[in-house]
Amino acid sequence: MRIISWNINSVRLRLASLKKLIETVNPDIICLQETKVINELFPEEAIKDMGYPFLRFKGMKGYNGVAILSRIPLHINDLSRNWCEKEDCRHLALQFTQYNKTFTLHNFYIPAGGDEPDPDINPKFAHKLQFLDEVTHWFENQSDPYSILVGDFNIAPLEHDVWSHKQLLKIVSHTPIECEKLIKWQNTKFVDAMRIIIPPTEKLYTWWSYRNKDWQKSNRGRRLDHLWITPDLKNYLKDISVYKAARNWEQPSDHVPIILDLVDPELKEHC
DNA sequence: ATGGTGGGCTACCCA
Repeated sequence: MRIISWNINSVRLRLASLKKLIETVNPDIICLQETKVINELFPEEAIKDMGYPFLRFKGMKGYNGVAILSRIPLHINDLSRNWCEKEDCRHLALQFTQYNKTFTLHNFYIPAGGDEPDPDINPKFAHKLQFLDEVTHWFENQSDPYSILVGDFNIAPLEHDVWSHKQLLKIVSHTPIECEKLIKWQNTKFVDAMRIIIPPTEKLYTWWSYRNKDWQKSNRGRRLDHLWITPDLKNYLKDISVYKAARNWEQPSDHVPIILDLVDPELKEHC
């Protein structure tokens, strides 16, 4: 089973890129963030035609928005909710059956938090911190053993998740307070699947700013996108990859897709 | 120290 997470930065503008991604990477489930479209205008039929008949989306005008596109049938329950008393379309959660197990999948778009890393003067940063506190508290009371949590978290928590740990310590996305809160959330029940496959000593980015003239040459990236799994899924983890090629496509998103490959451990042993 | 780009669509928006 292959699951992708991608901040697509407008699903309508990048439908052709989505199609290309599907053709080259062939995922079973795609989690999108920043779809930037209201539900009435979501390109549902076009995506069904790409081979994803089971889909769920939650969008608002111009900002945010999340979607899950699937080849695997989805259970009818909807576990997603609003956070910080805002209906701002940052979370989708659902279940499906695979390997005779019930899987729970969460897709998050965490608030970016603005530029000033002080919650007393920057309400966007205060919102980001409150969002992290709320989700942490909520996940403390969850117990689904086969859970996957993906998305654009807008936080690069480890030293080698950014191009310069020292230069980014006061830059929102890598400040100690948000990194600590992200790790605390993760520790409620998840492990960082990307860092199981790619060791924390290695630089790893999923986002490169539009503002760099040559993103590859300067390579000032950050790992803002994440794939977490519950410990019971560690035996299912086959591979992780970051699809950097998409950053060079025409009209690229500033984020690239990240890929999670899981396999039934019982079948794994026979390989 | 500053500004750089891009998506939304006309907002001293958002990232």
